[in-house]
Amino acid sequence: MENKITLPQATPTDNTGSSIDYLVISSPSDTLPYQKAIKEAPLLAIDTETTGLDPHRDRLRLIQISAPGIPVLVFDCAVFLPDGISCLRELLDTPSEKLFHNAKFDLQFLMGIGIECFPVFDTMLAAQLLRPCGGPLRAGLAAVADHYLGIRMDKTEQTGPWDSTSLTGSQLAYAALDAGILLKLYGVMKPLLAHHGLDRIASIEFACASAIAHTEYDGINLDLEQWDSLRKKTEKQYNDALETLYTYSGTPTYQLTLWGGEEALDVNFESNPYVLKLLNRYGIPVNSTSRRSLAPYHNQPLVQALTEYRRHSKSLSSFLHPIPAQIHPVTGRLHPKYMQIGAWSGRMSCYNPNIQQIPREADFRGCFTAPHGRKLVLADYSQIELRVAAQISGDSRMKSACQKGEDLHALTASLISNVPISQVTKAQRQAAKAVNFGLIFGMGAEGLRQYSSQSYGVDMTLEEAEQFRSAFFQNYHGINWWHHDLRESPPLEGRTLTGRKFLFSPNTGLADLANTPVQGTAADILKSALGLLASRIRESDKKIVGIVHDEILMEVPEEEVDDAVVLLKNTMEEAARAILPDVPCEADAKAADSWAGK
DNA sequence: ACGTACAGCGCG
DNA sequence: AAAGCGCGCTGTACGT
Repeated sequence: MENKITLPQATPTDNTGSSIDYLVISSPSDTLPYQKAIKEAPLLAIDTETTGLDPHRDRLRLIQISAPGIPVLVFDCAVFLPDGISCLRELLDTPSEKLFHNAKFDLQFLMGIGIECFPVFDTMLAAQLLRPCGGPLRAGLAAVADHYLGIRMDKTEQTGPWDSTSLTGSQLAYAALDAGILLKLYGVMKPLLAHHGLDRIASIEFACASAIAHTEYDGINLDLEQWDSLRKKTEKQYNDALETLYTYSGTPTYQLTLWGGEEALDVNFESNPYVLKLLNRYGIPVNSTSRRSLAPYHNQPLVQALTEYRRHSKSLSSFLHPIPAQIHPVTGRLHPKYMQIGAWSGRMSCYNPNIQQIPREADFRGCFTAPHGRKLVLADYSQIELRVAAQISGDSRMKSACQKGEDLHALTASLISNVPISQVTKAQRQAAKAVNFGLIFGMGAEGLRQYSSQSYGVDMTLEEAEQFRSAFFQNYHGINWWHHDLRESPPLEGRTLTGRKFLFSPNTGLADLANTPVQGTAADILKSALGLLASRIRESDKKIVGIVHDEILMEVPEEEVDDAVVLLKNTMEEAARAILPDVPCEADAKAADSWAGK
């Protein structure tokens, strides 16, 4: 039996295509009249309703498939599956574009029943690319349908318990409506992306969505025993550091709380007001307790003790204590979530847990291991932001250094210290690293001095910083002009090399103007690599298990590890070549048993 | 009691 | 006047 739902309209005068037909599918035979239309359709809109948000614990309830010219097919999973799975797979195994809103979500539930969908078009990502305004993202289907179609979707009517066995007619109708609306959205958004020069970055993002969906679904293995022994070791070091601090503060007096615990009233090293008072009492005249203001006093024993305490406190409270609780009860692995367009620049962000901020020390990363019979493959781009900056600024010295495969940090060291590149010392190269990253993005001399001391352990005087700064800009003319132009006529719009768009407010500073397109282009390159990689490991047992801005972690069967190293390196370098025409960008890839690289 | 802001710090 | 940028997580401070 065929059903009809009327589309809500913000503009009642527009009646074209204002109703959507749908049909509930309970068995493969129900699909017979529509098989030809679906297999030959140039695009299919797909939406799902599930009993929850976790693809490893919750179930698919409905799968809605909409193609132009036929009713929306609403598959009732409770009766259609599992017998109908091969029918469904056949219907979706076509070259047509698969249209979703937040594809990642639906793809994960579909991969749970063994179905892959590609290529993807994602109206949520499209909306985010079209409105690069920052601020809170209103990219839900209702908001997007309202904005691009003038359709007010009534959210209150369609929400219901998707876990009950029988579904109401209203639930089915609104489920169908979502898929139908997707088709209409495509008609508006596809040309709009092209009109704004966003089609290249859109296809990068869409291909990447599938890679991210798999990465989240597959998760990453954590060696809990190793993690726990690191926790114990760190707790011991934490307590030692605490005891040392007590020799300055005196031991705390405790008060019993109402809940039976006890808390220190007078001593709390997590309290910045308290720590500030303590520092001042010991003659350290800072007005903030930050690492930056403490840096000049790093020889003071109290400052050393405090720094040591903070290091261990951070390790325990941010990583060692909370992360074991995040291991998934079904898979036994961690499943970090990725926000694909998580940062304003176009970078991804990561949470629950944020695997992108796990400390670099081998103690920590060594706990992320390959399970038995498998290996990790690690690869990262070397100096990608510097190379992107060379491409975007057009600086000829920097570009030719990249082409000749020279070490950019050593080159800068030789230029600012006026020594031959072969005689650059380790310390000079380290200082140049700070100079490169700081000055390319518009840092002043004082900023450079503090930054290089804080981030690279390189102390320089203000005069030396001034000298480095002027020597740097005298040698890299292209960077100088690039900054000069941005300062003289600050643009209101910026683009990455693939067309990703930024809107700047009129008072945006040089740092943002220069940094955003560089950081964004580096993100475009990594996302492009991820999309390519996902298509090349489809139907294999190779997995992408971690993504860290300029780095990709894979987990593969032991016997495929050599192939995987080559595949990952080549794919990443190919992605970079396609986006950076003048600047080669190498990816270092290697096999390992853990993320520590050994 | 609760939510939000902020400082501080981990990563790139 | 001077300023690198982008994130997420933690505990404390502070608002209601």
